[in-house]
Amino acid sequence: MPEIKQALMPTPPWRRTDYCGAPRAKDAGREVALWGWVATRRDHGSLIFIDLRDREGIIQLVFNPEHDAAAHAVAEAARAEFYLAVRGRVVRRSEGSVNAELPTGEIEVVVTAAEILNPSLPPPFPLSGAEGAAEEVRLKFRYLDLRRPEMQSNLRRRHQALRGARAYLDAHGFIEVETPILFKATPEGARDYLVPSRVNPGRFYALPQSPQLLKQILMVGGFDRYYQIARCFRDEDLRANRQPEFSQIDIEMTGPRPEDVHEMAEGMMASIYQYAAETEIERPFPRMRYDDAMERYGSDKPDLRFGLEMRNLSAAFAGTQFKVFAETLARGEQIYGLVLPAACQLSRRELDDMAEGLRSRQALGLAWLKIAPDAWQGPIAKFISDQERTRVAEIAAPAAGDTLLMIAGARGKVRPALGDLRLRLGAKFDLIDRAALKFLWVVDFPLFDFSEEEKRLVSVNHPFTAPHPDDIGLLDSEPLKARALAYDMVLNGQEMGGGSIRIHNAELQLRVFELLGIGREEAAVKFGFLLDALGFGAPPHGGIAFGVDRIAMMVCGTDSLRDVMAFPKTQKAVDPMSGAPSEVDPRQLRELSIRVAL
RNA sequence: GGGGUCGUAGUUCAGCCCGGUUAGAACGCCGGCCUGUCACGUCGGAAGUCGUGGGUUCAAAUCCCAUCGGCCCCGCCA
Repeated sequence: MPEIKQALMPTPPWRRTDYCGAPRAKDAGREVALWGWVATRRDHGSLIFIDLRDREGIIQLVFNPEHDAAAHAVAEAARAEFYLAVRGRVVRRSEGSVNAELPTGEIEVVVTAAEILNPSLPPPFPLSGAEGAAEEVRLKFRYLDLRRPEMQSNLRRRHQALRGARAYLDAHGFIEVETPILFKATPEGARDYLVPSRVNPGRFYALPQSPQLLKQILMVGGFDRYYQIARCFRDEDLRANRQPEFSQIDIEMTGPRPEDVHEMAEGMMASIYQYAAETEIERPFPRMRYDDAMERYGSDKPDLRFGLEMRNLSAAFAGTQFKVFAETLARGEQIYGLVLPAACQLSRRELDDMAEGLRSRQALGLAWLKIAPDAWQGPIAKFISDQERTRVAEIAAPAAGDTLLMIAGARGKVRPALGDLRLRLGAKFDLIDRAALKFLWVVDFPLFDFSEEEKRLVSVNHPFTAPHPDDIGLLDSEPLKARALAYDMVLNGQEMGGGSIRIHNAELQLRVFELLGIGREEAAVKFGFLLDALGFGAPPHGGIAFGVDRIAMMVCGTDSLRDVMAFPKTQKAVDPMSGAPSEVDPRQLRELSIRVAL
C-alpha cells in the first residue's frame, strides 16, 4: 500500500506553494503544491473531484486517470479528513462549471501527483454544513471541530482583536509585563483555584482571579503604563458566557483621571474593531451615572439598542385608592413602570404568566393597564382615578393602544426586576437593532454595598478602588452614599470591561479595609505587601481590564463563549477531550502532603 | 445547592402522551455502477446495552423512582 508508506514519513514529499483557499483566476497556468484535508469527494467512476480544505479555504481538485493513474488511485482511496499532499496545475474552469459559492470557484487544480500523508477515521460528526452536532461531541473531538471554517474564523477574529489591542497599546507607550500564575489567595471576591506547594507542605498558592494587585505594584515599580493579556481563574459555576479560566486585557496607568482611562480604552476598542471587524465605532462613548442606569434601565449595564425606558411612577399614585399601591407607598417603597408601544401586544395569558413569574421568583406584583383614549383597561383600571391618569401621562406619556406595565416594591428589587422584564420584552418583540454597537460608560458606581448575608459593607468593585474625591468625607458618616472612581464599559447590554482609579495612599487603604471589616492585623497579613508598597512613594494610578472572551463573542456575533475559545470546558468544568480534571497518582498526593477526604 | 430541558444507529432526529411481533428516517459508513461534479447521481448492504440502575406489568424506548451526563437559568461570580 503506497499510501501507508507515505503516511509513515515524518515530512511531506514536497513543499506547499499555496494555501488551498488562495489561488484565483489570475493563477491559471501555475503549477502549485497543496496540503489539506479532504472536505468532500465526488467519485464519477473514473473522474474524481476532491474539495481540499485548509485554514484559508477550499479548492476543487480534479483527478483524471488519463492524466495520472497513480494520483487517481490516491483519490480513489481517499476519504473524508484524509490529509493529502497534491501537485498540479491551476486551470480556469469551463464556462458553466464555475462555482460562485467558492472564492476559488473560478478555477480548479488538475492533479498530476498526490500522496496520502495521513488517513483518517470517519469523522464522528459532519464537519461541513450543519451546526448540528452536540456540543459534547464537538468538545471531545475538538481538533475536528476546530477544522470547521466557522471555528477557524472565530479564532482568527479573536486573534485580530488581540492584535488590534496590542497595536494600540504598543503605540501608546504601554509595556507588556507578565505576572505570576502562582500567586496568593485573596479573601475578597471569587473562590480561588488552589495549588499546593510541595516544598512548603500545607501551604497553597492561588491562581490569580486577575492581576489586580500586581499591576498596581508595577505602577509603584515605575512602569508607568502596563498591559498584559492575562489569564485569570475563578472557581465559580459556569454560564454560557463564563468559563473558569478566561483572559483579560489588563491595563494600568500612572496618574490618570477617569476620563484619561476612558479615552485610552475607547481608542483601544476602536483599534480592536478595526482589526477584527473592519468597523469604525463612534467616539467618544456616552457616559451614564450608575444611578441613572438603574433608574432608567434597571441595570448597571443597560442595553441601549432599544427604548422601553423605565419611569418612577410613585408620585403619580400618591393617595391612590388602589390598595396594593397605597400599601407600597406607605412602606416607603416605589412603583416603577414602562410603556410597551401599541405595536407590541401581550395576551392576557402572557401578562398573567409574567405576573406569576415575578410573584413566585421575586415576590413582586405586576400590574398592567391598556391605554385607551379615555378609559384605561385592565384588572386594576377601576381603582385608577382621573387625576392619577393625568399624572401618569405626564411622567410616562403613553399613547392609545400602549400597555403600561408596573411593578411595585422596594426600589432595590423593583428596578432590576423591571429592567429584566424590559430586556425580555425587547427580545420578544424584536425591538433590538442587531446591527447597532451601543457603547457607553457607566460611572459613579457606589463604593460599598451592604451585604445582608454577612451583615457588613462589601466593595462593589474591589477594595482598592478609590472613593470619589467629593465623597471622602462620607466614609466616616455615610459610607453607603460614597461614590467610587470606578467605571464600566458596556456594549449592547454586556459588560466589556471595568476599572477604577485606585487608592495609592496606605492610610486611606487601611481606612477602607477597616470599613470592610478588615482590621489592621488582618490587612497586614493578607495585603501587607500592597500596603508596604503604597508606603514607598506609590504614584496615583488607575486602569481597566477587558474580557477578551466577551470581546471575541461580540466581534464574532456568537452567544457562547465556547465558540471563541479553542479548548473550553463544559458546565461541570470538565474538558471532554482530555478528561480533566482527573484523579492523580497517590504518590503525587503524598509528595504534596495532601490526603483526599471525600 | 436549586429550577428547566434534552439523552434512541457514527451524526441529526421520529417513535414515548395512549405499553404489545423484526425500533424507523435522513446524512454518514461499506460494496457495485458512473468522465464535469460541487450536499454528484444511482443500485445494494451493514449498523442500536433506546444514558445507567431499580420498580410496576404477562409484556417497558414508552409508565414510576433513583442516578449520571450535555445545555440554559437562579444562587454564586465583575
